[in-house]
Amino acid sequence: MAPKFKKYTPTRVLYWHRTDLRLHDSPALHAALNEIDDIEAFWPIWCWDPHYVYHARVGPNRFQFLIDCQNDLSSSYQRLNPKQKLWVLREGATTLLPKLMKAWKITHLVFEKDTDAYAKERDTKVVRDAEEAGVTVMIRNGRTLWDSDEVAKKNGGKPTMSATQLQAAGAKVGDISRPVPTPEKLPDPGDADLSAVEQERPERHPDFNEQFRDSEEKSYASGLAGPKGDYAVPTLQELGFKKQATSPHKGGESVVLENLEKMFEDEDYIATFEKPRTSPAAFEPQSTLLTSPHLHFGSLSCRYLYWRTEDLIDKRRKEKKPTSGPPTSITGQLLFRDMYFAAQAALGYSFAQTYDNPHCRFVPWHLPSKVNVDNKLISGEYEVDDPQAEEYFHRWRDGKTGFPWIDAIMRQLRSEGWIHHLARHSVACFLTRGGCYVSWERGAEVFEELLIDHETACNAGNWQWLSCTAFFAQFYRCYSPIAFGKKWDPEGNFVRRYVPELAKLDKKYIYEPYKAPIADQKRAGLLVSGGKTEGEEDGRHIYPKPMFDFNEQREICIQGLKTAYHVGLYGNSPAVIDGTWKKHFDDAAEGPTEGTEGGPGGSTGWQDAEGHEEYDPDGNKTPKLSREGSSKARPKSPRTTRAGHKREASQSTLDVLVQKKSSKKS
DNA sequence: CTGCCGTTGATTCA
DNA sequence: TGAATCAACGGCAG
Repeated sequence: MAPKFKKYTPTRVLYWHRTDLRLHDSPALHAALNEIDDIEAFWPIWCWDPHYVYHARVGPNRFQFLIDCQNDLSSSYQRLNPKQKLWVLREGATTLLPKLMKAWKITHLVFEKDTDAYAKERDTKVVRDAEEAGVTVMIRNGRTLWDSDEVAKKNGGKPTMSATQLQAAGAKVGDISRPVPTPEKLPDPGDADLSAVEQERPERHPDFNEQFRDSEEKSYASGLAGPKGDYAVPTLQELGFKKQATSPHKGGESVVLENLEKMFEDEDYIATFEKPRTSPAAFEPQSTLLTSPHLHFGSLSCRYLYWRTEDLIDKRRKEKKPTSGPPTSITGQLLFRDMYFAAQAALGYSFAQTYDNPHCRFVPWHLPSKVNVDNKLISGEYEVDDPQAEEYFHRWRDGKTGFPWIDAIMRQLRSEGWIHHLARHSVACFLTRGGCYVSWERGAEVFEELLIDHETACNAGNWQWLSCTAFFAQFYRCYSPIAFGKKWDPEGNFVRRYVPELAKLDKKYIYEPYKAPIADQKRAGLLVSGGKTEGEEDGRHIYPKPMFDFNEQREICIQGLKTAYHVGLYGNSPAVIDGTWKKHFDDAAEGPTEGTEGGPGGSTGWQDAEGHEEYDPDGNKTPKLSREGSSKARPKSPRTTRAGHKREASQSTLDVLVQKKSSKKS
């Protein structure tokens, strides 16, 4: 056979890092290094997107985690080729890349596919500009087990709403890819001359992260290549942050791979892992792998984790040793992650909100979403001004609810940027359908700011799940802020750790400090206060009484959800879009009322420190009405709270609907 | 249509 | 420790 002569056509490659701060199992990086011939110049770059710096909620802990990941990756590149690094540029890709591709004579642009709604828009523009400039664009899936767009397509273009659907659609897409090899060498960069590249000034407003900064963000001002002109990874200070990160969790591919190595030594733990059996109260060490932030930044490949786990389980099956499987196993967790990504890919922006989301139920929360301030969802007839619900929300956010289990979790979230999955369930249920009756979108915003592993698809999906607005519907299954904590941590060590003012309290009262007799409170250096939520008095640490009677709120929430389910509006219902949804709830409340429930009735067991029952001195003596037994609707009395606030009459329609589907049928 | 299941509730009772 | 109950949703298989 005659030798084939190949023409030498030098190529110059930009490898654009976004969701993939790693070298291992990166299909896009592998393609860039193996599918492009005659590479003359190669730059792995990061573009600091003003969207991320200003227009997304990113607290110091997540910023630091990202910076850690970037530094780790940059070092890895340097080890492969001392002339290399992660080239960090201070401008958004949509404006920078066209200029950069021209100045550096780029022939190939390569990146990992990102199906987030914002990223899709951004990438569409970048790809169009690149192709117009004659640059070859290569995109590879690497962030999820399957390409989320493909999964959505195989699911009929509809969002995957259950693990079954995801698995069925995924199977149609094909097998989950095996990891690709880690690169062992890297071409040199070319001459990185920016003299011809004029920098775009970023649009800074609104700056969601202003609260964290004590000075102007200095990264953009320092020029495209940073203060030293060396394309270095920025520091938190350079970004203007006053606060240092407080999270003990460190970012970086080498960190997570080393951690995994150690965790996989315990084969029993990995192979029999069942998420619902891991403790939300465990700390140092936590009960789970802590891979979520690494999956978010791409310092860990989900396929690498998937196949390492799957291979180990195969081996154990052959050895006839116990194993776990989806949905509770480690691989099951990754399948749920893909489910949320595919659902988001199908719905776009509306996935992360109620408004215009065809799969998210509409619930008239006492504190609605702030998102969409310009449309009628909340500006129409919605009673935005509910100071009590707003207070509940703030106290939840700040870890001062008076429920130690909730407060401990929220304080761990703020200081460490990570909380266990079941802890997320507990506080999310509490904020929404199982306590405060506040919109899940408010909670999601707090998580977005504080979590180091915040992933829009997973966060929005899980909040919808927990608020019973999508994915999950059993709203009568409600997490108790007392019983759930007790179940996992009867000693109260988790609470003692994160709510130090309760550290010395007897375990008998650790989840309900207001029940502790004065003498016990004094011994613990504690003052449970009905007024103040923090501070000290007579040398005793103040901890607040519960901000509401949980059982009473729980009933209000369940009735509210029942009503919302009956009314049956979704985020894209005309009445939600045009702001006339309230009429539907009023009509429902006036409808036929036979076959109804009585009020919650009975004692809630609420006691003050002296042991008096406050709400019903006789205990639960109100006879519970059976479904068949009551023939008349009993209008629910207006809500009264410990603080003595009375709900306005107009609100009461939101509280109750006493019509059952069964009665409608008959 | 029925019946069962759905990653992760709480309480009571045997 | 496990099962039944509470009051009862929606997806899915049959």
